[in-house]
Amino acid sequence: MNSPEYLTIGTFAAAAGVSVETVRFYQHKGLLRTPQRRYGSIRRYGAADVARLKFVKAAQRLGFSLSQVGQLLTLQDGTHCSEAAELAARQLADVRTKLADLQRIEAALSKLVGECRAQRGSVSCPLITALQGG
Amino acid sequence: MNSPEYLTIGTFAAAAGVSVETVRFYQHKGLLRTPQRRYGSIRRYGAADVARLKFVKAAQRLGFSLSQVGQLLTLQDGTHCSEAAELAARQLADVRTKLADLQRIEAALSKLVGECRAQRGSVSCPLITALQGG
DNA sequence: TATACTCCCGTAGTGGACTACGGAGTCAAG
DNA sequence: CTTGACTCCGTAGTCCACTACGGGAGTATA
Repeated sequence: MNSPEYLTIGTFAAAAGVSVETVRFYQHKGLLRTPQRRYGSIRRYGAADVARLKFVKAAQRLGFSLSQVGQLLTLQDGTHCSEAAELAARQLADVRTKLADLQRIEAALSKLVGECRAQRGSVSCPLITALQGG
Repeated sequence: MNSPEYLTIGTFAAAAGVSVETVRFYQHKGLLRTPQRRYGSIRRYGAADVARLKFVKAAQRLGFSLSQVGQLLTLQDGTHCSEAAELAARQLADVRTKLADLQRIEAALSKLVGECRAQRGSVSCPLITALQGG
């Protein structure tokens, strides 16, 4: 590709839908490169940078942490499918655990809210009673 | 009840399954009282304190934040069922939003992991390709 | 050229729920 | 009466992903 580097940090950030601060933060974390300065003293970014930043955001949307995203970036050439898949499988297991927790919470909470609605005017509150270990 | 206050902070914390630091943290946040010192200069805790601390932990298990727990504690006498139910309903809505997000993530991730498993030995990695916007 | 917008860079703050540390003081057992 | 565990208390650090700030330099527009 060898894309011409024409974007300033502001337009670069906007192109990927993040803020300038976020770009700098990712650079500091090592997720994005910090290009050399050319033309005066302003750094320029190209299409490859935009792609990389969008990759980061896409991975985040799948729930990967920034450190996991860092690992995925090193596997980006596509020749390490089994490593990438393993990472994703671990992440999937994590997600399923959280999902199960949340489902348990949802069930308990919706039951209690329902009971409270039915209980109008009664002496005790089902929710409070449940929290008191009743 | 007027329970005799016989527990030191260590036994009190243990009785509710939390650490001493956590008790102090909750006191600092106003979720738990800090009893007066008697017998020399060590504070003592009673059964009512244990019940309150267990209430906090039970509410947390339903996903309430500590500030929400604080509100619930003020409604603890059971005569404010509608307020408590409203709080819980808002929490339930939150939980359902997170649940939907997580389900979307779970679906996407398990699809990709499955594709990677099927793809063994192939040129490109479905996971990486997907993250690249392919 | 004047003005106003960006960029550069480092440091510090946010929020949530703790956890760790350090140097007293206190208490029960041996 | 000494040892050692426990308590007191405040402050600081942790994790995560940012967000904010500030002051000086570079650049684009009128």
